[in-house]
Amino acid sequence: MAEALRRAAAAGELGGLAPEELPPVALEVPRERAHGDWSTNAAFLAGRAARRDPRQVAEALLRFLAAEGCYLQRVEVAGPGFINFYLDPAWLREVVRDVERSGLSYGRTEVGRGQRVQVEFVSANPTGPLHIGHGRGAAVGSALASALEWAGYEVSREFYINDAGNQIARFGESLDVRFRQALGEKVELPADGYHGQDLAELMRELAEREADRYLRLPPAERQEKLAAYAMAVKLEEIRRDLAAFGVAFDVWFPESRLHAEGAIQRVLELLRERGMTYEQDGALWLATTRFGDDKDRVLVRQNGIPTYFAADVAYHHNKMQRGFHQVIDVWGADHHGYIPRMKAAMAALGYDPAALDVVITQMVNLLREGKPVVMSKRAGQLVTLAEVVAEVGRDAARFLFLLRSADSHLDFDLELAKRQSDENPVYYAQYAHARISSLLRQAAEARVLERPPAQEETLLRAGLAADEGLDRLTHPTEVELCRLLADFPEEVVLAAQRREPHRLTRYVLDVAAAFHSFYTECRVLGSEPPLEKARLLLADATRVVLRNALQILGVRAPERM
RNA sequence: GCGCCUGUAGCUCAGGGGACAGAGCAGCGGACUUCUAAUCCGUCGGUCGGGGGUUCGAUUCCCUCCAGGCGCGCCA
Repeated sequence: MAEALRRAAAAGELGGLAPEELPPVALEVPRERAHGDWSTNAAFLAGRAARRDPRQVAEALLRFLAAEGCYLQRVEVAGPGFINFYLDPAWLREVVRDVERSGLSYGRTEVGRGQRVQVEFVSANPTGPLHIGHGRGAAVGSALASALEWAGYEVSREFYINDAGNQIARFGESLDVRFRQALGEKVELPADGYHGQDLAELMRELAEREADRYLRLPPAERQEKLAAYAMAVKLEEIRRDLAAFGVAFDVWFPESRLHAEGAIQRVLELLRERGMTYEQDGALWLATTRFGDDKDRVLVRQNGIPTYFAADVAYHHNKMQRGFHQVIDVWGADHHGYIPRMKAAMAALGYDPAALDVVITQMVNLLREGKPVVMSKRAGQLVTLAEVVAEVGRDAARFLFLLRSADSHLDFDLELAKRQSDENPVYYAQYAHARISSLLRQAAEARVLERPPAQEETLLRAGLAADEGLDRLTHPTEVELCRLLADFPEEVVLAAQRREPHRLTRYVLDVAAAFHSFYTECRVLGSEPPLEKARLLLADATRVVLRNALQILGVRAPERM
């Protein structure tokens, strides 16, 4: 295309436009399939530079466009001057062969090769159960991490455990109150204490078992011990709930390690050496305003105790020291105000702030039959992730979390999530996979196939079918399905690089829809043998793509429903 | 007051400098003696929150206003 532009310019068709004035050629996939497989607005740009009518320019360009044959069926000028390219369906059918050959690895690319990326997500305080908002972060973080892996990045998934600092001291105080209450003392929780009933229950149990051992301790030590005990229990619950949600981490990083290893003091020293800190009102400040923050931030309080922020700076320094090229933090919307100071801290440490990418997941509104479910953190009444997963199932929960862009506030309706009906997109996608699996079983029963392929096989790789006769796939629904299957690797890369895992959820729904259409329009079993085999291969390739895409999303691909 | 996110069909949301703005659900009308009807096909439905600006072209970019959410601690 660029060549055509140059030739047209040389021939004087562009009003004497110099080569360096030629616009860059950008091909894009039009929104409307009828507008071709690829489209370019080069004629608009060239027309503007040369002050010619874009439509005429486009037609001139067409004359200079070498019909280099390569899988292009036709090229035409449309509308006010778009040039649309139509691919030869033969090219699209090749994708079936691709998928069948690659199988489990179809969709994997190496665009991220050599890049180490860390994704930190959930990082809930180990002081209570995960709630629904953590669930969204868990789904988004884990799907993003998987997409990055598929795109060839070397990925590490990390959970940061806030097991130190002021809040843990307060946690210990609340636990102590609960402990003593369990022993019959008349003491009250502080208003800003930890009101969760789970903690009261935990302390009741502990009091029954080991009242004496803890009571002998001085209060400060007892609070510390209680906090450590409760955190260990809560963290194990968190780990278990996440596992049940299909989320696993490579690294669980405790904040206390930073304190124990003196990492905070070291990073403060480093910042001081770099001239980024100053003292005022008896506190140590980091000059984050130099890097675009609203105000400078305190690192060490008047009382000599470092802030949470100081620990976080040390933590991010630690991440970068581990050699990650890119660090991605997935945070809830209530932490968005924290981004500028964290980026500023990166800059103050001498790192490129762009090495830190923060993905914000917006609030989740929990609904039941369209009505908000009342949640009060104060009263310790909140719907936990475990409860949601138990009620609606892991697949439905993950799918619904990943259906919307992370930027968008999410309404999560419990009734809708577990309803097995048209209103619930989860089953639509899974059903397509189950339907194909069933089709393959039927094919085996009808002796068209020797046996159905195992989930991790493909027909071609297992030698159950040859890749001949693909040119028989000519029905519009067949061609459309091929087109979608061909998009998969790029969709994965886009989901990874734009940090938008929800793209893949949409993609899965598109593929499922295209398959259902194809299945309705095109009879597979019982058509003439070459066509029958070709359609089985197409169905099988679809199965593989659905399976791979769902795997990235952490949603199961059932063989029966 | 300042900052971030959002405002698109009755509902829930995609999309995004271009060609008539898309999907699901809901509504209406069709399709099962044959591979799963948890499906498919058709149809109804929108001045893309309001107003300015930039552009050949804005729903998309900029400004401003309005509305909702979330933040703005020497809490974490």
